[in-house]
Amino acid sequence: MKIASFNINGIKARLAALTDWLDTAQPDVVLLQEIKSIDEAFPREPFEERGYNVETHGQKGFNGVAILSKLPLEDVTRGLPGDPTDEQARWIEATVTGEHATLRLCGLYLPNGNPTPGPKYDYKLAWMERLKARAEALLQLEEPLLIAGDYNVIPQDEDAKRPEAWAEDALALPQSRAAFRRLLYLGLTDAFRARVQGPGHYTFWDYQAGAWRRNDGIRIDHILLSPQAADRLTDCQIDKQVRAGEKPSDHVPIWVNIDL
DNA sequence: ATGTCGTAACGTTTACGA
Repeated sequence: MKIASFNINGIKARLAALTDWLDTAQPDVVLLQEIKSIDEAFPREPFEERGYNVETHGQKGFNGVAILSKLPLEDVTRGLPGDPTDEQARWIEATVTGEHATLRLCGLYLPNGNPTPGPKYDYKLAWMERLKARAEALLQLEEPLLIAGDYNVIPQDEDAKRPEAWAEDALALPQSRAAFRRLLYLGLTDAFRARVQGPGHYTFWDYQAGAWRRNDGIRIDHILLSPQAADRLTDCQIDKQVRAGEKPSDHVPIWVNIDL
């Protein structure tokens, strides 16, 4: 089963780029971030035409996550537990069933956190604490689990072309990296790093300052797996070439193949 | 030094978030 994560930076602006990639990559499941749309305005038809079930969790203007799946989506839940006052649409869960196992999917758009210090960074760190609690609860089930999306965290210096440029940024500050490591310490595997080592692998290039042309990127979109999912991992790749397409998102898809 | 997008709205331009 091929499962991808893609921060599309606006579903309406990205319809052509997204459907082109779907037709080429043929993923079974896609976790989308930054749909920037309310649920009622999400263009479902292009995806339903291609055989995808669509579940959205959007809000007006910003944020928003969704799942496209060729398999039925069961037990869909919206919103990250732990703060009933949080109105930002950044978390969605669903279950898919393969031939040999079921998989719980979690799609996330983790807060950016800039500027630091300040309330936005406090919100990011608090959100990561809630994410850890949710991951902990799901890991206790000891079943295949995938938590993927735009984490807005550069895990290590090797995950940026110019780490010095990000040293004071919310995406790379020691507290952000420590919170990300605490997720891994729970027993989650960074799927990409289970398959590929070394620097030079990025999922985001800023629109500004010729970042793509200079390959000035960062690796911030991640797919984390429970032990039961990691045991079934057979591939993980970043579809870098998507960034060179027409009217691209500033992120590219990352995907895993899991033998379910 | 600057450079870009996508979205919303008191809209033909600005503000915000990234």
